[in-house]
Amino acid sequence: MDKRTKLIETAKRLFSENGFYGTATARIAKEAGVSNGILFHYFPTKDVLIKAMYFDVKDRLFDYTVGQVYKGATLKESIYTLWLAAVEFNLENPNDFEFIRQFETSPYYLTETELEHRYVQLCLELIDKGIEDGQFKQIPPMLIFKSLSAQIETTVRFLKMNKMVLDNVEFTHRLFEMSWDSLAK
Amino acid sequence: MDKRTKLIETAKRLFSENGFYGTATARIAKEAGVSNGILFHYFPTKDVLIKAMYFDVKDRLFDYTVGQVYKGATLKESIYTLWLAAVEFNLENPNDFEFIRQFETSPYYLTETELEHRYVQLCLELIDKGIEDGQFKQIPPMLIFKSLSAQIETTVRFLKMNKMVLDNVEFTHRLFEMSWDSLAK
DNA sequence: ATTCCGATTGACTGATTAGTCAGTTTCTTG
DNA sequence: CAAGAAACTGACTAATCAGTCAATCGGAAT
Repeated sequence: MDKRTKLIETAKRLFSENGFYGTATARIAKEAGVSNGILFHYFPTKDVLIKAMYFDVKDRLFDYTVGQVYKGATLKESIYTLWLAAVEFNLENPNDFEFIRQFETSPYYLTETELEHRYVQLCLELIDKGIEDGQFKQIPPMLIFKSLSAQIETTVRFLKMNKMVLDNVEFTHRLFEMSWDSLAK
Repeated sequence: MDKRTKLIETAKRLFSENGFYGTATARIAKEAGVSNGILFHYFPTKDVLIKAMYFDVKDRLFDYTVGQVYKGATLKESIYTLWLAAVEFNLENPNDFEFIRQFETSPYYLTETELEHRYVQLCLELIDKGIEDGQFKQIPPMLIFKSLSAQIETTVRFLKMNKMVLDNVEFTHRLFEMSWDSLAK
């Protein structure tokens, strides 16, 4: 693993344990096994590091989830695939999950930033279609997207809190139905 | 307003703008119009201040919401009253809302702390009843509670983002139905 | 009037931290 | 190989911040 990646990974772990301000850059470098100076070679400021991490996670989430949606699936199938992939990704990458959670409630986060991302755009396209053909409730698409995202986060947090994994298909479906029912007409 | 309260109010505003670590105690005292030392007279450490603020908000939320639920209401009516009261409270007290959001994603927050609160206990009682008599889905009560809380938060954030208030009853109902449908069988 | 005690002040400190920089090593390319 | 560029080091600094403390104030009780 190159030093840049090693720094991002270490930062993600420390941030998720101690928060952005609770983690000194010197400590990130030390635990990553590199010098203090090299951190600022790759990331001129701490802010740049944090924002780079955000896009790093969102990109990988996009690649992981969207690759699983197949053409010709019904709307519910597509949403289910996205939902399940997102839950899995967050369970398998707990530091990514905690980092994003903190980032999105921090003053760093601006909605405009998020809007630009492919992941959000893809979801909004799906949702628009769902509203048009009457499968989704008559509610602003952005609210449906935010609601779905919140449900996924809640599901992941619940599973983690109870040290559960998605090995029971029947239970997994029941969890998804919660999210689906809130969107469906 | 006494100095203790003034400090809590000022801290809430600054925390919601700049986060816990982005706000110096000296700045809280200054903007509250009191001396630096008096902050540490009332709150021995910054942590104590933050936790005191958390219970302050939760207590007021409890008083505001629970007072509106009337005996003899159906389950759906009770949940609606709680939902609406919580949304209103958060819209009317934006600094409380932002503070709690940050607190609950910070390392300060432990689920056990929350569990002790009357507000949570009351909600869980209602939910238990709903599951028993088959009105709610067969899903762990804690997940239903967390899901409802997340939906309320999402609703408030959406309304704020679009500079909306709950003046349109028909639209308000449609928002509530989203939350309700995810819980109801 | 005097004593007492909590409220209040604000200058101060020790610790921590983001970011710098002068210099060294390693890689690349003609 | 030479030489320039890029990666890398770690000691250093200026600034910031949580928390301290010695001193003052003001009101209540005796």
